[in-house]
Amino acid sequence: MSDVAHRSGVHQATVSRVLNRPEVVKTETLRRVHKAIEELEYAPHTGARHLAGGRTGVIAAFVPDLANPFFAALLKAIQAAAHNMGSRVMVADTQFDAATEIEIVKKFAASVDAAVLCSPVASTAGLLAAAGSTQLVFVNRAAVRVPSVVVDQAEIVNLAVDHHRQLGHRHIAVVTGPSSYWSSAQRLRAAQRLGAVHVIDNADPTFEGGAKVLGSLLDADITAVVAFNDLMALGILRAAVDHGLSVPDDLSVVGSDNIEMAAMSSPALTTVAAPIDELGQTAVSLINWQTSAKKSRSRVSLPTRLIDRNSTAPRTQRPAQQTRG
Amino acid sequence: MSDVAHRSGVHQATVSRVLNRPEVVKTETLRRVHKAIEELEYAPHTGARHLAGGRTGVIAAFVPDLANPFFAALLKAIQAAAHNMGSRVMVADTQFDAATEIEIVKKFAASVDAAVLCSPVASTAGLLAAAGSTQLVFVNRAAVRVPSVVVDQAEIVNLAVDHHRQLGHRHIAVVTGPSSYWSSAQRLRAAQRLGAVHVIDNADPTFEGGAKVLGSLLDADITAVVAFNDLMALGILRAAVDHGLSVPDDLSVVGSDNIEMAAMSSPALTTVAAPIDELGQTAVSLINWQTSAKKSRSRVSLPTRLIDRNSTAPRTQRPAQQTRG
DNA sequence: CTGAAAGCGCTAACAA
DNA sequence: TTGTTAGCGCTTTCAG
Repeated sequence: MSDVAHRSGVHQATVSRVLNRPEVVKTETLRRVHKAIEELEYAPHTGARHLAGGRTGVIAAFVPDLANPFFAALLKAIQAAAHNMGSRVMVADTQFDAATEIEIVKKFAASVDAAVLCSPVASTAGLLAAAGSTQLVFVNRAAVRVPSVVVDQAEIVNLAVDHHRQLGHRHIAVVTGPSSYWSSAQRLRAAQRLGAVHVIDNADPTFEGGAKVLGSLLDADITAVVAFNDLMALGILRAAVDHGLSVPDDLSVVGSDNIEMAAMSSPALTTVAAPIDELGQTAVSLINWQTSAKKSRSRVSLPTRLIDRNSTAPRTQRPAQQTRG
Repeated sequence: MSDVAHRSGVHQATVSRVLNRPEVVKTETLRRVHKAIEELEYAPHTGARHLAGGRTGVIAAFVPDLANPFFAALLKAIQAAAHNMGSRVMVADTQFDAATEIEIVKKFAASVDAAVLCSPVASTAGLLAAAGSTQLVFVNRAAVRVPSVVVDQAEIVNLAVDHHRQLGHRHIAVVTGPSSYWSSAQRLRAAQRLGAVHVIDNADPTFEGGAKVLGSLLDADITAVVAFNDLMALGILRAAVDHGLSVPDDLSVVGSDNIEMAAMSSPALTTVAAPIDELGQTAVSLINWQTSAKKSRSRVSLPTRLIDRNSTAPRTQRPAQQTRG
């Protein structure tokens, strides 16, 4: 940095200002310094900057499972958004475990500017305590004291159930994930508010979990099901086919998330798409980059849309109103 | 740190030694210092440590595409291995692009202890130059000047082609990915060495790419194909089904990577499994943690195995020797 | 608007 | 085996 200072004929402190608060530097000086920076290919030392109290230029992204395609896509979006803001991102896997979440937040908090927690399960108080003065942002879980982006879970349930009803289905089930998830609770409430739908809660939100749910579906004479996510939907779909059922004729399945795999299965999976890229971008934008800036809206709910890849009326009954063949 | 020093009645420098070179400190002192560390819940400041020339405790992991399930799984493995070594990991997406790779390596190099590059496409020289004094490790690409872990590509081709031949297939195609990939070149050579197999090179290694390949397959009267990876295999499989073919009766498909999705498709996909966790672990273990340590073996090749989920002989011909129904 | 000077918390010679 | 002493490269008051 002092090299740059010499070359542009200013004091080292001025170079620092050019980098951190360009608005207080005369335009002419700004130009000269920038020129020197370029000629010398100077790049600030992140460790020193951190030590002296500045930004680290790093944000943390914590996801329950990196191998889960939904979270992989989310991480990709977060990474891209952070890159645009000039930040690097550190990742860690929390394994859907509250204790691990706390431990990891503690471990990373001191060395990052902010942490984005995706679908956290630990208590807000515990997380906040572990974070100390490091900023937190939640994705897919609402909280009063932490800025958050969520996907409207009630809308997911409504869209999916409506879809089924319009096709003429009358025996519809909504399956939720583990009760520790915020989204499970939301879906449960939405389903109950809707009435006249069968609810299966606390299911394992995986491919295998989906397969395990089929029995209960059959027992309850269900003709249409709203799965907790695409992985589970695919599991249900596969188990149904293995069981000799025809999908969607005997059992209509709607997933959620619109992971790539949903379009690849056959039959392709109808799903309620979450705007994953937007989720990631919003999460990053919720970070208070200027320590003292007024908080931006700290609670964003993103809309979803249904992607219909595969629709039929229930077998024994013609639909009252059919949207498409 | 000086608090800890006071509390344990030693000099601050000794605390530093306890943390960095415990072997030169008297056991009794070690104990006292550790006790103080715990009581004070002291945690070293990573920025300061970095500034003073020590480890950063961070490694970088660069993958072509975070949303690709193979790389997501690989990243998960790398993250887990790094976590075990007490390191955190920074990620970035290189988008299979040489220029982006160089740019990202430049951006991260100064702030990490080492960088693990997965399936890099940029030149070794360029990468090395961008990395400066930062250590590099390659995954899925061999290089003379850079420690690397690879999956044995020739073995993949051999296993898959053998599998098809044993089932009685005689019109076998091997499809490779973009020619900029090290693995594509390896597979090409392996296929040529094998002889009597049809080669389709430089295909798009995605689901859509697989679909596009079907035409060439049909034109060449192929009954069995070895795809570049599972995504492509799934694409071929799907296109074949859409085209009215029966899989595997009309067209037998083998993929590679054994991503989760391979087991979920129907029919399930036979694939050559790469030991992803081991890949990640090995990559991390290849990092020279002690600056001056003698290099460990710097070129590791990992074996693969075929996972048979779905086999049949070609339609018009009974197999000479059939391994299973 | 810019220069001067004081650390941030740690590692690494060097001395004892 | 431990204490002493310099910085590492930057941000930030405080003057001017």
